[in-house]
Amino acid sequence: MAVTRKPSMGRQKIEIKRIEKEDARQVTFSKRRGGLIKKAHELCTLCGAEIAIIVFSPAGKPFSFIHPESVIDRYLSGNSLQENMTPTPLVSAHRDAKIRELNKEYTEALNKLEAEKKRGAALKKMKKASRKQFWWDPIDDLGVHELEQLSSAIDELKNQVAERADELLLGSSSSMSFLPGNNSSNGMSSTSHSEYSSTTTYETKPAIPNHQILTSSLPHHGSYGTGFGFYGRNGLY
Amino acid sequence: MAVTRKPSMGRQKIEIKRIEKEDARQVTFSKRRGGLIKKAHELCTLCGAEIAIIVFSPAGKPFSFIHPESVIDRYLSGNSLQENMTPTPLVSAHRDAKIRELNKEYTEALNKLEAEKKRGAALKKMKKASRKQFWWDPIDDLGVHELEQLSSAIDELKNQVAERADELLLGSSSSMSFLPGNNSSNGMSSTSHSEYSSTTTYETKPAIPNHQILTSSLPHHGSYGTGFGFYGRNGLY
DNA sequence: AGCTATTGATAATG
DNA sequence: TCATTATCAATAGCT
Repeated sequence: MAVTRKPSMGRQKIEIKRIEKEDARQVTFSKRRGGLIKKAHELCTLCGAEIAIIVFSPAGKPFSFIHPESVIDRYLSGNSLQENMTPTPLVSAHRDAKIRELNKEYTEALNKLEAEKKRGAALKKMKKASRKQFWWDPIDDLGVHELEQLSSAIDELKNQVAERADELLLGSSSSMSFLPGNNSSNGMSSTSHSEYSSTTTYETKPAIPNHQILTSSLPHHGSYGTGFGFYGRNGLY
Repeated sequence: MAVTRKPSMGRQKIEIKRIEKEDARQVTFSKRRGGLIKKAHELCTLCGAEIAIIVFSPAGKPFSFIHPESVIDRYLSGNSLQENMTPTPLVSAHRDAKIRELNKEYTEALNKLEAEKKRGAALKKMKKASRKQFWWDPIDDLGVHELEQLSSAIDELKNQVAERADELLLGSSSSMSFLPGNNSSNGMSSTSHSEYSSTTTYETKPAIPNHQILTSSLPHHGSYGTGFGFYGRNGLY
């Protein structure tokens, strides 16, 4: 007759602590990574937010989710556009090319770094040295002063970037930098997975064994911040 | 007699489509943003992953979550550690250093700012000071057209990268430049908010009116990619 | 900002 | 890694 056994214990509450079992950790990583991306996608869709997420597995494998590609550009071309506000975006074509070039540099360097890291680079150690704090950090006193300095700093940053992407001084738009995403070096880049349905599953296709993969579990701390916030409930946020 | 009313409709299923009601969208954005960050944090903790998340509200307000500081460094210092393989662009080196430096400043200021905000301080003033412009600009309007072109560009980019990273022909990594998440570089005068329990609430405090807020809802496309994948279930991932 | 009723995400299993 | 299921966790609709 009826089975009396429970097919499974079902989900159990777990503590948010590092999962020691290597195996379980891997599984959890996969599942949750997917869930995180899904959430991100939903947030983008529902609210029109722009999101960029980079996730490195403890072994250093990168996974990313970039919503509008422009999110990245926003950073790369952190360009000008002072309070003055620039009129119209120029040709994105040129800008894109430029940025793409720039991106390439980044990418190369990054690849280098990744390779290095994978080999068990000393990078980790360096990191380790300066590790502390959690999310909301301490916070205390800095004042308008610092803020202003900051502004200057930002400006400089922008200039640097602008120098490189000299042309696009307007800001923004197009071209994503890197995001290698999963283009297994072959031509198939974003083809079938660019479409996203509300409740669909995403291609989280990973898997590509490669060279050495040193699993170095680095200690972690979090850093959480909100650049700015909302602007009242009026609609500006 | 007995009350017949339901205290609330409870959660209702929703379609993952843009929420048109400005107000509701805002609320959802806040809630989900918090949820996303929480998930990210859990993933970091549970699996030792490194995560960097940047979220721009539709109005352009940035929110970020950076797990170990290293995630960012990984990007910012993307150049150091070059091997015997590709020559590393010096420019990148300098730029990266510069950026990192700037980021630090930014971070500090940001932390400050957060603190201020929490205390409900004279936040406004600070804002004003830094209001000139922040590190990225206000969004511009990109059209679907451009977005689509962008897609193509991305594909190309990917190919280029793949070519370059020919050796690691699997995926590649990503590189972002930006992101100033707030990782306090100061000594952390922790107070009491750095602790995190599994089921706790997080301070996702935002709120900081700023300068121009050009709400340009850009159309979005999604870009999702996984650099690499797993390495079997052995623990390498 | 709080409160529920539900939906959605997932830990435990197979 | 994929599928299933029982639970736990996130959150839509209200106040």
